[in-house]
Amino acid sequence: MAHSKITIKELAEKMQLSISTISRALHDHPSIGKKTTNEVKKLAKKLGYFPNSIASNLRRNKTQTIGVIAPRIDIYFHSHVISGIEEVAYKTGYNVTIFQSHDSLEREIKITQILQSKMVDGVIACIGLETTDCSHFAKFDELNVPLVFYDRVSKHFDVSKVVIDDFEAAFKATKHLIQLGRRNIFHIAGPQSADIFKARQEGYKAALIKYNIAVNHKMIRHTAELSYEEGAGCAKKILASGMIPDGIFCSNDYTAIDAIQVFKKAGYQIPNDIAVVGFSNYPISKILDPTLTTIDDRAFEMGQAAGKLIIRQIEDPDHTIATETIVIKTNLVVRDSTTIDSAGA
Amino acid sequence: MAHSKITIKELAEKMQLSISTISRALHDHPSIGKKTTNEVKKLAKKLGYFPNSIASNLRRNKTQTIGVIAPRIDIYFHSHVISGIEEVAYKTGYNVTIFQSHDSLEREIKITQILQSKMVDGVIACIGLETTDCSHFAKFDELNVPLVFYDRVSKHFDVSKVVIDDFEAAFKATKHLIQLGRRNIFHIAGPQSADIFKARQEGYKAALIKYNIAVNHKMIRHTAELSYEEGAGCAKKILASGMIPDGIFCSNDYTAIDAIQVFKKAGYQIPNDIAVVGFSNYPISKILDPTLTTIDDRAFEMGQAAGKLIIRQIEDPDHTIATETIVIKTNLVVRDSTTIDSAGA
DNA sequence: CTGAAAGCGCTTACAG
DNA sequence: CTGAAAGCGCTTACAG
Repeated sequence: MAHSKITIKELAEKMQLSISTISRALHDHPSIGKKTTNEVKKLAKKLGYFPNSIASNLRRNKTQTIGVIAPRIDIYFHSHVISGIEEVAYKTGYNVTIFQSHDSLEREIKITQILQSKMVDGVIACIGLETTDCSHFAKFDELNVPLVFYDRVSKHFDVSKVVIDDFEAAFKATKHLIQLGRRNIFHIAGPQSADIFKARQEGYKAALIKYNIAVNHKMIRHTAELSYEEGAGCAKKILASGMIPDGIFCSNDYTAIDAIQVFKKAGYQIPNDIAVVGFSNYPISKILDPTLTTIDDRAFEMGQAAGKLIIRQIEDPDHTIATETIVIKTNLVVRDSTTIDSAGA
Repeated sequence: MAHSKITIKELAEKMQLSISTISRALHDHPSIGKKTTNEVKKLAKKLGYFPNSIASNLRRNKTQTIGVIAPRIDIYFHSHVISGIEEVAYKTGYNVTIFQSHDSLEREIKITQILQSKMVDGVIACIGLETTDCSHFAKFDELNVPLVFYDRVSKHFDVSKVVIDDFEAAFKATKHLIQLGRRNIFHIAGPQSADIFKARQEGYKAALIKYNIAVNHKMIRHTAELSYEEGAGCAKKILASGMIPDGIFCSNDYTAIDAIQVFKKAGYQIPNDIAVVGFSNYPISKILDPTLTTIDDRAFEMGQAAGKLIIRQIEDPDHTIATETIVIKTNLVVRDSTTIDSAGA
């Protein structure tokens, strides 16, 4: 054990200086002479000194660390958001420490406790599917730890947020199908306990209504987690029902992708028979045959925005910044799954 | 600033006890009476006390944290390994803090420095593509911080490792194509600077040789990072060359997937004209048409093994455990991309 | 069963 | 320009 680390105490002894001077020299404190500063740094380098940031954190009551809570990092959206956070964080001298809730409320609560006791400087979180009550996040406010939610947020919890306009994005996606001339548009929806999936469903409905198409609840199918398997399952049920739509708006790319496979195998042409729009713009969506029309949810930008926001709040000396909601612009990426050969109108 | 946290000092004052007693009670120290222990815990809970783990870390010289360095977490393989690590870690009371090197040596070096100064209890790392010299990892040994490499490892660096047998897996994959009756087998290879991709190429060659098929270097194509785009690029070059293989072994799933798309569009049937085997068993591989035969690289198990290994080393009081190499068994998952309709032999 | 005291490695007002 | 000293919140031998 005994991490045999060099400490400033040893540097002080070796240089016949006080630890105060060493500490200041290492931080380029202006009151220390150029010469002393350089000599201290040289020796530190030579002996392989690294500051013990645990000690510094304790003393300064600051960890220079941002905690991130994501439902799961093996979902591309989240790892992409995290990359955006990291990019901003590293540039500004912050580290990022990542936790997965696995969409479990119990785990999410535990993580908030860990983060509280680890004294991160700020927390960026996307709440899990089981989470309806956010009271376990209230503690951060008491501790003056800034908090930013991203993507899945709670309406009833006053905190800074970085989101997309799910309603508008879904409206746009559905409108696109309508403008292709489609009238029988199905929706594969996410769990309605999550506001984002509810908003997407509302956007879908609103577009239909706007264009005088009756909303038919039999043409909406809810899934538990928008998995590949559920996408295929929905498609099979659609086929079995005999009511074949001419368009489908899916609440994510996974369900869209697997639904397309099922329809293709059943002999339907995509997009001529059934046009499909996904949601998220995962890398695979431009690889598939046909390539998938989808909403680009700007995950990376979302991460950047969340990172900038949390750092601004952390570095606001009196924590007086009001909570703020940033809405990231999405856009519809039109690809082959909605590009009709015989140019529709 | 001023995280307005309750400390054991305040608990001590409120209870008219010493901080020693409070500390012991909170940790169920046997020498403290049941009654006192319970009362302390009750008050702690009531006041919302959380231990300041930074202080405890400093005092105990232990952070209860495992640092993970991955090239990127938006690659499914890595996020899956991390999930395996986390599962083991959480069960044992460790936290996991994740860093991405983005395959940059500079960033990897910086991360090792951060981890050294943050005093993690152990480090699990997958070295980046630029990394040939591992000397920046040597410091961990000096600091008595256990280190485990996973997947991409350095032969010349004596450290515990969790790997798969890439040679054997590639051999198995290639042999499978040969047993289908294929003789013109192409290989889309990864960068040969990485030992794992070199080993896969060697396994491919060895299988050919074993079955008396001449190795033709024109039938091996190297990529920089095995991206989708490179898979498509290779496929297009193959088409342009006119030398159409009857089988392809790809060093990962991404290249296999996009190559298949290109061949299909050019009118070739998969697997009848060209049988394809990938490597990694990504979730998408069982969704595509055709579903992809691939090597399951057991990423989750790899993470579990790495987690168990690092914890064993951390908790070995004298750090006397010898370095160890664990080889995780892979298996070939046979799917449609190598299932010939007219039953081959 | 409980407490006083030292100390983890650092930072930073205060004094000179 | 430099140093002595206090203290961040905790743990743990030592003493009783």
